[in-house]
Amino acid sequence: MKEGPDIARIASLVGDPARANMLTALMDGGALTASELALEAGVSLPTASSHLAKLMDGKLLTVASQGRHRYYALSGTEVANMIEAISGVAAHSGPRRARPGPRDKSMREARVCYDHLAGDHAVKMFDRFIAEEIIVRDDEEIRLGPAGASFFTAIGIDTSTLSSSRRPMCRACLDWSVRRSHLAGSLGTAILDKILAEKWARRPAGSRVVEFTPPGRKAFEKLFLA
Amino acid sequence: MKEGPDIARIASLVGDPARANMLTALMDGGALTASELALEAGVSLPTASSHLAKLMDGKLLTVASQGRHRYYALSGTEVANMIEAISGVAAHSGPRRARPGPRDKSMREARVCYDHLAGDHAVKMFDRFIAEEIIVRDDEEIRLGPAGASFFTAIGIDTSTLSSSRRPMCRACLDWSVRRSHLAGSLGTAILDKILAEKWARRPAGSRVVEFTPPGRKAFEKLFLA
DNA sequence: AGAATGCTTCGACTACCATCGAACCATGGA
DNA sequence: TCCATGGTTCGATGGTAGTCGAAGCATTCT
Repeated sequence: MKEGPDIARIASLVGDPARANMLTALMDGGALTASELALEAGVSLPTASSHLAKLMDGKLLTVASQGRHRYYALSGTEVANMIEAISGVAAHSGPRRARPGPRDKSMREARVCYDHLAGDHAVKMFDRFIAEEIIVRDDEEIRLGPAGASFFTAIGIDTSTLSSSRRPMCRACLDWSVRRSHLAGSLGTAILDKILAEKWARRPAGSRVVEFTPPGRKAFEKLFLA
Repeated sequence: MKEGPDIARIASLVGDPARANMLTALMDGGALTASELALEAGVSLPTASSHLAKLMDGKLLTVASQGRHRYYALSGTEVANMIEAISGVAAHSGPRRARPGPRDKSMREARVCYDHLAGDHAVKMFDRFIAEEIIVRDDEEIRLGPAGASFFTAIGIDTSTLSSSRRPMCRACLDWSVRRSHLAGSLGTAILDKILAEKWARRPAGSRVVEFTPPGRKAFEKLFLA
């Protein structure tokens, strides 16, 4: 009857379907209002409000009041990580989803994870970065490699401004579909931003899927998968 | 209202205190009987049985019947990983544990994670392995490095027998106390076994703590932290 | 065979918590 | 100042899941 951190408490927070839906809805790193989350979770506004209070109490969420709106967001990457970890075992345990529908397929190919790209494309990109020493891992720390700065400035991402932030520029994040690492951190965010800014892909509303256009995919592969 | 893997289902499995206790009790990688787990969780035998059935249903546990005993164990490292991830956010969210008691301190220093060593010592050891190229990481895959085989045979661990197993010899595992990687896989297990076989440390019953003796710590540091 | 141990199933009880409607606060605009 | 919109609080309701005692299987030991 030892006492580690109170794991049951927070697991039970994620254990309710409504709350789980809210959390996954926030996995794209965005911030949503209470009513949007209520819709997403399929419950009434009062219920949602009560759930949000509980999630706040457990420090899984942060809130930013703007006028009469209250924007809820995941409280950090740590929470996002946990959700992915849970998704991982759920995917293996689950009722063995008969055929992985088309939406599921696109999810595996490319999706948003908190604030960066995840899925098959992201993993391939990460592999290539490592191979070319654009980034290097050195224990769990991940840093820009010798070839890094020049590579990113060449494609219009200024790494010097990114590193100024308190947030780590590079982080590794585990995937639930592919069981490998991909790039998180502000650099990961910058790359996702570029992909969307160049309109290589678009994001269907209310989903984590990142949908590449055919020419967009070509451009992406040429630039990042060399 | 998209449908990823059914995360709420398995989160709620972990969300019950009794089940959470059982799972953490199994985090040392051992296999326990139903009665032992009942004791650990602080519930009666029938209740424990019902919980175990649920955990089995969710594929979080495996069972091995041996005579009239049924040994339950975590179904895999994936589950262990998830528990660690949850512990991570629980530690941050929690009721801010007044002073991290002595037991907590020893947990941070060295503990068992599923079947290998975790905590500060394990992370330091991992760092050193990487630095000396005893093992190398290459994307998420981790392998024995150029200096590896000779190093381990010198200290009496035969890597050739380990690699024969279907189970990967090297794996990286994330820590909830220190936020870094340490070594898992059959090699990690072999190292833990050696530490215990040499009596450098003992394991207080019913706890994940690994308690080094003073000379044991010296020997460990000399051998693994060079 | 008979007894003992380990575990599961059954049934009944209880407690908790998710849920919603309605009322209540707060902010912003007319 | 008054209305409209976004959110939260309150109270009542219902369902679900955890709990244990007693009885039921199974396996092993004598």
